[in-house]
Amino acid sequence: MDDATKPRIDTMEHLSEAIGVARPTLSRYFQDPERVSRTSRERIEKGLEQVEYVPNFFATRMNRASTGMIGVIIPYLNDLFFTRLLESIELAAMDAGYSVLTKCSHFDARIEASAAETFMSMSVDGALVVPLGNHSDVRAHERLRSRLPYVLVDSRPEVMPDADFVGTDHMQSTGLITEYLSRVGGPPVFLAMPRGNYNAMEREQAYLAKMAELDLEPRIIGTEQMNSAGPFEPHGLAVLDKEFSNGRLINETILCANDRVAIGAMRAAASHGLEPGAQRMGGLRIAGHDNYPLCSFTTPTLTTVAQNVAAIGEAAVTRLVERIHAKKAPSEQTVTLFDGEMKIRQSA
Amino acid sequence: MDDATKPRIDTMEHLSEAIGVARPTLSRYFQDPERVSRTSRERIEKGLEQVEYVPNFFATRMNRASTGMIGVIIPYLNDLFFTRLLESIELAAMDAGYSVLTKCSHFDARIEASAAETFMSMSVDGALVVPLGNHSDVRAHERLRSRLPYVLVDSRPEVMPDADFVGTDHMQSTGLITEYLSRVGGPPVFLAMPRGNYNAMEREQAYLAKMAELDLEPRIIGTEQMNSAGPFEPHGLAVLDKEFSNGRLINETILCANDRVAIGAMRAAASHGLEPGAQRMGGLRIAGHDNYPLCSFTTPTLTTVAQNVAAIGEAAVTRLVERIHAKKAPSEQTVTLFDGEMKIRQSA
DNA sequence: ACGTAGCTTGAACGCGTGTAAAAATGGGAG
DNA sequence: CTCCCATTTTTACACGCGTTCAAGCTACGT
Repeated sequence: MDDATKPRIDTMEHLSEAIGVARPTLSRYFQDPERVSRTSRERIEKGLEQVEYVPNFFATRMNRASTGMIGVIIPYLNDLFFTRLLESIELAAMDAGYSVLTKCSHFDARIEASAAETFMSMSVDGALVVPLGNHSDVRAHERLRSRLPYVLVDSRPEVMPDADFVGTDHMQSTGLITEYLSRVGGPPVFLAMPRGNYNAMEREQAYLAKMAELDLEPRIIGTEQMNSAGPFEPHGLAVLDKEFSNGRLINETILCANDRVAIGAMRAAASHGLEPGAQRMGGLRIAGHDNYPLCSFTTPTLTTVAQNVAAIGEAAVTRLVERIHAKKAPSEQTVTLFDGEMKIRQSA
Repeated sequence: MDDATKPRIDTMEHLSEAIGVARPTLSRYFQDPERVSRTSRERIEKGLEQVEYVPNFFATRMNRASTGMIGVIIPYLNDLFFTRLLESIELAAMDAGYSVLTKCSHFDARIEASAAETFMSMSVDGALVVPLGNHSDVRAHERLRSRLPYVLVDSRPEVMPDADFVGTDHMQSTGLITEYLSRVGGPPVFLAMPRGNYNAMEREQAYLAKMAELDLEPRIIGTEQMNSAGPFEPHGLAVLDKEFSNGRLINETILCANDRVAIGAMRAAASHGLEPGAQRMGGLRIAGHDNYPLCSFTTPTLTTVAQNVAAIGEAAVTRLVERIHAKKAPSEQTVTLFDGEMKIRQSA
């Protein structure tokens, strides 16, 4: 390789000697090539091809007002909902000229707190936070929030009611599918999910509210086995396997708290020889929430409500950038909720 | 909150004045509390509770030998295989005392190259790279590799034959399932996947090799529609839907290049009223590769070969850390391959 | 030839912390 | 009370680059 033989230069000082351009000029060039004259620019670019040089990230950020980075904290990565959210956040951030730093809390409040610490220590320009469930270290969040622009995403702790938030309107989305299920078949039973975050509770309450509105008798199952914050699919499978084994719920409509629970539920159904949605109206029916990317590939395909993930990520970044720019005047709280959209498929 | 009223201190200098301890002592304390006497430590800790102070990350890394960070580059995030890999990498790195920085290339070689640039600029102690497919910017990779400890993971470009690598032995894993399928039922047809990375080719070749060894006629399908590097599931669905619609492959054994393709394939089967694996031997059978987390929840459950993701992530970190510690003496190349393990389920 | 605008240059300081070396401090053993 | 060792303090420099400022250069128009 030609590159391997290029002399390596470690500082702008040496680079300036090597290509005969003053250091301040180089500094301006690296911040924005347009800030130097065309002749200088060409000279620098020609010079850079001859040597191996990369500006020192730490030194450059040290003395700058903005680091151009935003931090994102999410509970875990093993969920396609979060990965899609991250993707839309990252793309929106790139468009806005920011790079993103992602930290997972791995279900551990201490890791979450240390991620917040890291972000403060790196003076990121702002933070997007998907908080853990009840176990979150509220103090750490408050510190982060008091120090820099901060927007909550997806999951909203009731202990931070005055922070900016962007997410789905679960009252609407869960209400929508509850109503659909009630209208087209029997009144749905709600299969709760482990309390990984605050959405679990919100959806449960949205279900209760809608059932009350429709004057139907609500039934919630799966709340006993929820101690473990384990994966969702085994939870759905375990709960329904037990029910089906005892001959219960075999002809009911089951609304799962999310699609991953529903995928477990469908496995339980299949293993008992049941076919959700096989009878047009009536019989066993299963529905979920989120529009998990695999919903349209399951057997049967899964009826669900879609969260507008792309819009959520984009709005979160937009809001955060607003806050970053308006840092002086602490603006009013903004809560942005997106509607869910029915995705009617085979299972219900 | 009490925290909000704490006076905020921005530099160690001021902190040292505030709690009456010399700055170098504070510096040592923050690097390792054990490096100062017990009396100083208690004094500092008591002081820190009274004020709000976070050391400046950039300043601390400026003239330190090690930054304590390792960089990870992966093609994209919307795949549970990568998220599991990332998780095991992150946990192993934490154990080894490193923090990880993840960058996604989003299928774009320029983003991948700029991620490499960022890592060099941040002087990460080492880099773990899952390269993009043929489109990767080899020069960028070579630059990164010549600058710092570098280990390839999961996908191995033939253009970098002398770099460290950790991944699955596809010859073994794909051979294993090919043999199983041939033994228990008819000789498998191979459903190729979009060439997102080099594993696509490796598995295809492993299939061909094993079929030759077994003296069976190989058949590969799905190679025409592979122009788009789109998601795997729609690819599997489209290819098989077309075949089934024409009455072909209805009684064949189909080995999919990975589980996501297989999930698409199973959808195609279901939509044509076919039940993979329903007849014990013979009839339509579908198998995959990877042991994607959802394999045991599909209908029917999916027979596959498991990649030892946890071991791969751990070994990659271990190897990288070795290289970091032995930086002076550029050690020999190490290639670590893990075996796949059969997961026999319902579909084949 | 002269003045002016637009860049670049050189020099110097600052960012917040690591680190080294010398001087000072404190506590315990004799 | 003195001496010694372990820490801490003081002091100073280093890290690589952002930024400012006055001085120098170039090209242009007249």
